[in-house]
Amino acid sequence: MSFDEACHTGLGLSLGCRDSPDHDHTNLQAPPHHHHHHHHRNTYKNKQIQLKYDHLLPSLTLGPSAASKIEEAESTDLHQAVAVQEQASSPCSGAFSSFSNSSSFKRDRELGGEEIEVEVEVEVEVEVEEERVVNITSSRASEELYEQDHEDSPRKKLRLSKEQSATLEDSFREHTTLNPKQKQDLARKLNLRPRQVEVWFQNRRARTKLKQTEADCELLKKCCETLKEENRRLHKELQEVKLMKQTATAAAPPFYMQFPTATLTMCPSCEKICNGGDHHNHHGSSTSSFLIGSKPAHLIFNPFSTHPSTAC
DNA sequence: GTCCTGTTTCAGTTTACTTCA
DNA sequence: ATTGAAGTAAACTGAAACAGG
Repeated sequence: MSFDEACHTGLGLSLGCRDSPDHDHTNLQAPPHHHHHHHHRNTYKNKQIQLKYDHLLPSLTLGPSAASKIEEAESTDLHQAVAVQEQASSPCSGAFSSFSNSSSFKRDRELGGEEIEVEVEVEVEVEVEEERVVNITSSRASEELYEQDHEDSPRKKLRLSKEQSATLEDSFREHTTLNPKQKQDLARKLNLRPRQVEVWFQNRRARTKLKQTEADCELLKKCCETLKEENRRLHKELQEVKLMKQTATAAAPPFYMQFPTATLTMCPSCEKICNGGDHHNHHGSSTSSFLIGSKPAHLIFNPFSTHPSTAC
């Protein structure tokens, strides 16, 4: 990488800078329907409760441990397998009274509406040779009962399937943020909750940013190395020039060379050469200093001085 | 103009799960 | 086979910004 390449990359580590995300405030969602009977006035409380119950709605993808259990049970009876899945991952075992292959996913909270019955669909995913999805739909008598059943249950963590991840990645390549409509569509398509899609995009943006920051950091390191190398080269060049002047003007030195050359030093911050003994006062003296070159010397890193800018 | 509510995004953190020595 | 550390990713929290009533 050349110096120019390194330094003209348009690189900017504006970590504190917030992107200007295209806030799509045209909210296509219905106003948030509160699961709970109490209407929380506080936004955060609302959000917390929403999140709290998000993980309770079972749309779970099993990891290997549960999957193996299912595989085991699957050899005999699919329904047994589902029962195992319920035991393994769902806190609401026994809550399901019927099975269906319906792909319709209804969530009252996300979609709005004052439904009393909550249709819950559980997606069971087994990553053995081919993925198999079993959708379980159940009706519940009331939300209240639902909440009671799920109180204090630990949050379960799902693993997105390869297909789900791939679809999300594809979508992310198209646009890194989602408007509510896109979120809903994607959630419906993947049998996930919109909140899950939202979280996935948040985390994905964070990962992208982290990677970009790391890449920028590497680039900066390279740029720094290039600058150091350039600086070393310039210092060497300067020494050579000094030596040449010393020999060339030995016979008839001009006025400014009548200083003892050994005492001439260059201030790295103000690009002036001064008498070494007069180093800290040269700024006020027009006779003992002069400009050298056209390059601002403060741009030259001095490896021999930890604080070049403090030289004056 | 100010306040309130609701929504989104982000940074930072927690936690469930996986991998590997 | 087991176990614990490290890594990863999903989920959560709190704050800020913004829009609309």
